[in-house]
Amino acid sequence: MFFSIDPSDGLAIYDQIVRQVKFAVAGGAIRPGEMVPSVRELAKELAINPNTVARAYRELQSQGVLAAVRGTGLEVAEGAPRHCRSQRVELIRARLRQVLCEAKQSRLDPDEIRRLVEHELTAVEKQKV
Amino acid sequence: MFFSIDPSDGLAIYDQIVRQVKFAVAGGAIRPGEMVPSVRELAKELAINPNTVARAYRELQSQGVLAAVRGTGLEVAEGAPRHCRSQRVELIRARLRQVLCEAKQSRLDPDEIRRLVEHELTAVEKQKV
Amino acid sequence: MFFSIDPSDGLAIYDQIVRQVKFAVAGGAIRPGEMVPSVRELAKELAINPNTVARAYRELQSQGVLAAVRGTGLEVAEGAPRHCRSQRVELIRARLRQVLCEAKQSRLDPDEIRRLVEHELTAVEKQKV
Amino acid sequence: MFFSIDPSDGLAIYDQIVRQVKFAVAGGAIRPGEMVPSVRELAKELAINPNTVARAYRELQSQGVLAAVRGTGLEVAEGAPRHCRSQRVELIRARLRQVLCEAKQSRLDPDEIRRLVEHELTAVEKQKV
DNA sequence: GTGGTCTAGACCACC
DNA sequence: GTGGTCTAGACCACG
Repeated sequence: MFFSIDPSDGLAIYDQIVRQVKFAVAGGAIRPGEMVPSVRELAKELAINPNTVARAYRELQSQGVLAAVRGTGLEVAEGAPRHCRSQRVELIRARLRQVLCEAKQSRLDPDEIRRLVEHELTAVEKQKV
Repeated sequence: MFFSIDPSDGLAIYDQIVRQVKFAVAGGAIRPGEMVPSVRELAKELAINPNTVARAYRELQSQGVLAAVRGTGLEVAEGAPRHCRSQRVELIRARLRQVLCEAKQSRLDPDEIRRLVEHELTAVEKQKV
Repeated sequence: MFFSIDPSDGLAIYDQIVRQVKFAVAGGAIRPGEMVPSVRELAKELAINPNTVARAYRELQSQGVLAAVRGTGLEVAEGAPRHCRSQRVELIRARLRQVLCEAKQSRLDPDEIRRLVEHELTAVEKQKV
Repeated sequence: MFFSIDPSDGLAIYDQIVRQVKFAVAGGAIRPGEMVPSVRELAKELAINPNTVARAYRELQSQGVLAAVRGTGLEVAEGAPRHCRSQRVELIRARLRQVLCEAKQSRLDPDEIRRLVEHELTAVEKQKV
């Protein structure tokens, strides 16, 4: 799978998983009816504890993104893509706002911020084409 | 003082204080030799526990940003502004990279990201002129 | 057959089957010597895994409600109706007590509980006449 | 506190706690602004693992029943009583319906069910006046 | 002291 | 094999 976690992100690991699953669903990388990796499988792949994955998946179930198929695993729920797409921008926006707010507090010039954004944007783009 | 904390920021409160003090020093809002608010004063103003402020100040002392003046309080250290200015961009850049990386993972179009940045930038600008 | 399962019941599926078979035997819907549906047949009808049905039947055999007829299937055992009738009220009573106990804890007025019971009773009656 | 759990209830322990807290809030036993027992305290009292209590409390937070007071504990949220009162009847009704449905399947006469309800109701009433 | 997160490993129900 | 629940115990941030 295409998930990756960064322990130094600041966000809790389970929350990183929640966000990434939502992004994957929003972007169509996983479609309704498709199964997500099993708890144990993903835990092994990310080298984290199964409970942490389970917690992320539980959260996603309670938000209606995933649905349990008894004894089989978890699949992407029917209306999830629409739901996730609408959340996607908000999830990004919230974190972006924090950073920009901080940038402003640090008295960085808006143009300097824009330059910074452009610089990082191209850096991130190249990162893995 | 011009500090403000956001409990839902994800960052620890003491860390928000550390960063804001650095930004204030970097931007010249507080100059070497000037005193920062006392632990109690700032704690009262931000409605948080004095221990949390104390911890932030301790951190800033150990980084050489603040210096204790016996019996008086804490002042901005001599070489602090230069030190903080050099950190400033990096602190922002690190968080910005995380967000942009996430935005990319969510398959948001770079142009859409730019639009988002512009939108939030103006929002933050207006926030408190 | 007249069995139906509710995945959100809280009770395990195999247990729901066990109880319903007992009720059917207690009520005379299935009589001693009659065959119950085959594991596969019932599993297909209820859209559940055959293992789950098998487990319920195993449980019923060990309690003497069903008896294996070699090469043919499972039939209702000889003394089963009497046995099941005596259990029937207790099975219901146990769960009823839980609910009423909870209702009391929630400070629902006894009369309101009675009204609730009546309401649900008529609702259940109409459900499938 | 007035919480008690029953391992043989069928419901998960954390769910029993969730329900009981809601009932306590709905009934006014705990009012907005009041603290619930700490995770460790309640865990000790109920002789269960703190994680199980924490999970229940987390669930209640995400439903807006409880709110965290940083470093202090969890308090009943502002609008919680109204919210819980409206849920209360539904929570009871759902379980009641299951039992009555089962009672009907077992071909118990409605009047016999009523007698059973009355009997258990008075039994529960006396239980602890 | 408080809750939050994570790890480790157990047992259960179901497929 | 799957997820769900629970236990046990660790570390962290905050008051």
